[in-house]
Amino acid sequence: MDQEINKEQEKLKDKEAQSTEILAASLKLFAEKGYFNTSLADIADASGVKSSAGIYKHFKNKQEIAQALYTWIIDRLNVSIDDIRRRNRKSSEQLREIVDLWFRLTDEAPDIMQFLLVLKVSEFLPDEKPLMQTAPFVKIHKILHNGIKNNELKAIDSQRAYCHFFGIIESTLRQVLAGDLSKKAEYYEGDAWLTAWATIVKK
Amino acid sequence: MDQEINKEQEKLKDKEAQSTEILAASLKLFAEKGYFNTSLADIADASGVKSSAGIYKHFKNKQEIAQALYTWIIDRLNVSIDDIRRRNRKSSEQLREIVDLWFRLTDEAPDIMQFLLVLKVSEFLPDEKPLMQTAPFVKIHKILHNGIKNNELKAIDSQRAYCHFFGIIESTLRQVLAGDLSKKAEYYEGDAWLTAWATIVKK
DNA sequence: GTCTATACGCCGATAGAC
DNA sequence: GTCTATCGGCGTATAGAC
Repeated sequence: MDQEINKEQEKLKDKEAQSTEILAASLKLFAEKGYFNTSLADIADASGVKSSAGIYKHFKNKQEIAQALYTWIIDRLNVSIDDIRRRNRKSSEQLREIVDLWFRLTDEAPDIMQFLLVLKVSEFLPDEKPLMQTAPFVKIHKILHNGIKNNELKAIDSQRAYCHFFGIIESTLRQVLAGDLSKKAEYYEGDAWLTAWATIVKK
Repeated sequence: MDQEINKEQEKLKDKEAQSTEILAASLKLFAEKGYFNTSLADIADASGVKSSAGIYKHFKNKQEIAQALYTWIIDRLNVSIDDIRRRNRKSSEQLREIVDLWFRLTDEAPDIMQFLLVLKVSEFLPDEKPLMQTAPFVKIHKILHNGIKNNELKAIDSQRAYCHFFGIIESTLRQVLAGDLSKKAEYYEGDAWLTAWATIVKK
């Protein structure tokens, strides 16, 4: 009987492993070619599923795959942001760590960053919250807001602070992702941080 | 005979006027819903062409419409940039005018700016040059490069100068286009310019 | 030469066979 | 319960009627 249970668990594990495969393959393909240029056949091929029909064992349709990816990425960011806020008090430290996370993700998981910075999610997930209204980004605004309130940052609204600070960071990362900047993101991090920080710090 | 010629010319004009209608409608729809969510039927409806078949009198396929739009926008920018470079000597003046153009376009022709800043052109025009390699953007890099050479700007590479300077500008405009910043672009221009300029000016 | 009617291909989705 | 074979719909593109 124990064996039966183990068998069951293994099957479940296999099934979940395959779902993960499908998500991983989809992430890669969406990042490379975009959502609409990626067919279920492409995803099946890339994830080792025999045919496009096999996908439907795991997801009810193509959009649900994108949804699962989106919420997975957002949740992951959210956890990281919570962790960063817990471990650091000052806005400067929190922002420094967020920047570090952004640059590390760009080098280590460029597909995720492509999803966040380049893909236009609302085109294929019209019912999902826009990125800027999701939990992690709301929290980033909160960090900026707090920094402004306690005089660590310049007295501007947090929206504009976001544009100035993250404009520089995101623009740099977009160009790395596009190959317009040839070195790894890491190479540009220090410079980008210093410049971005200077735009919002209270002097 | 003169009348005949006039008739011919009028016909041509009508035909060209309708092509323009199609392009205008396409620009609007692509900016709103994206290229893949826009069908030829949508374009026909929005441009007063009776049916999707009528489009083929003017363009050989959907992609050619997008191509025509893209080159039209790039050409228009190119002319403006040339004009700006002709009328101004200093990098600071040239950049100031480019920023002004960017902000004015965002308020007056948001669809064009959406096309430039938000749409991922390579997804539906895989054979076109990426934006950063088109004439107007190469010229912008030249402006930055010159500014660095003659010590008006900080001694960094023009790629990074672009990210820092235009990162702020473009991020602000993206948020205006998305509705995350509630006022007209114009409202944010002065602040964005000052902050962006401070990131690259030699102090 | 213009529009209607239709063909064709692709892809997402299903149903039925093994 | 897994895969193959197929369906149906949409959207691009054409061909034929007027």
